[in-house]
Amino acid sequence: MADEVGWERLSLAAVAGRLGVRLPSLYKHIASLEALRTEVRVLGLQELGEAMTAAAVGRSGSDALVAVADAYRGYVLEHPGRYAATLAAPLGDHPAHVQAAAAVLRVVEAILDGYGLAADDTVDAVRSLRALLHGFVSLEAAGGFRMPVDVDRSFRRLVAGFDATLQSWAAAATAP
Amino acid sequence: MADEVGWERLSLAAVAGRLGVRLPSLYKHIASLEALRTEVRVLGLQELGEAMTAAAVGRSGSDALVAVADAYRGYVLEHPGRYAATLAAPLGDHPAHVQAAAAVLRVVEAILDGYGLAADDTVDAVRSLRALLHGFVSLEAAGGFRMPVDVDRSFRRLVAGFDATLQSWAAAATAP
DNA sequence: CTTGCTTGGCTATCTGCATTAGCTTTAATG
DNA sequence: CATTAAAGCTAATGCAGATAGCCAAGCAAG
Repeated sequence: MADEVGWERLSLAAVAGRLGVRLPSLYKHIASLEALRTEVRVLGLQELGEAMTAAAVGRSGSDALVAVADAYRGYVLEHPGRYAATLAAPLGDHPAHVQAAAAVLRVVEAILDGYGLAADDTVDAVRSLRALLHGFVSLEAAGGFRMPVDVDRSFRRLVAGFDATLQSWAAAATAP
Repeated sequence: MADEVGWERLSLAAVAGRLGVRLPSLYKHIASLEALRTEVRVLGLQELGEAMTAAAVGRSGSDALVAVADAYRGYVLEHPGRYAATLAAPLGDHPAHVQAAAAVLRVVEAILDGYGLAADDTVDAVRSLRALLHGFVSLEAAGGFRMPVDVDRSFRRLVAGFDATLQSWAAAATAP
């Protein structure tokens, strides 16, 4: 439902209607709207992590970067509501949430490891990659790319450019 | 108020309370909550455009890119609610909204012009830059960068990397 | 069989917010 | 001084979330 009506418009009334049940009946299964939202948040983060992990296995370096970027974008385009959910709250409470977030971070770090970056560079690279992926994909999902120009191509070039940046960082690290 | 309580939590009840007035009295000044939100959206986009334009005057190339990127990030950190508002709806209706969005696009295109990109590259570059800026800044505003590492530095390096990417695109365009 | 418990629905009710209708006050204008 | 527009108010409606408490179906144990 989050994917269909949008994360912000997810309501218990709509869920109850969809299930052919009165609204209060839902409270036999969930504690509150906020609790339901938290579950969707966790689900989204877990699925996103799984998609990224699956894309990364058996690849390394630029290959892995491109594959994971595509998997990330693919998940968001397929499940925009669930993805929006993953960003809605700064975790901290739910253990499964924290765990799922750590899994995503692990994949990203594994990819970047393949570039042989200096320790100082890794955090910057993680932040940059997250920013890149999240920015592109959320603008795309929000309908921000109106020009009649191939969006796939723009994404590919953005990722390729970042790949080049990572390689230049790595080169600077090995031969300072 | 959007900046203080968050864009999602902006409510007429809160506005009325802040103004020391009963809720229905607001309808003498606005048509609805949605109308108020639209005004905040337009305001945010206008202010963002002004900040970017101001940063761009008198600069070009990498200088302009860095200055505008800093202005963008600065505006969002100062006015997170207003910035979130600018992204909430895909314009289309309000003329001032469309105009403000065009102004932002103009600044970005002016900067990229300075790099001497091929026509084909411009759209990709605009999209990439928007993705970069929006992604970094919205993750930062959402509290996504928890590591105890200088966020300013990460942002500077991300922008510098993109600057290098643009230069490589330009080089490929002039000498194919 | 029957007693009794769990499950999962229900109605009724309360709260908070957006909205509309209609009244009143204030102050500027003629 | 009368009129009128601006801007407040109360009252009432509708909807969403939440809570309390009731009820029927299914099933286990006696």
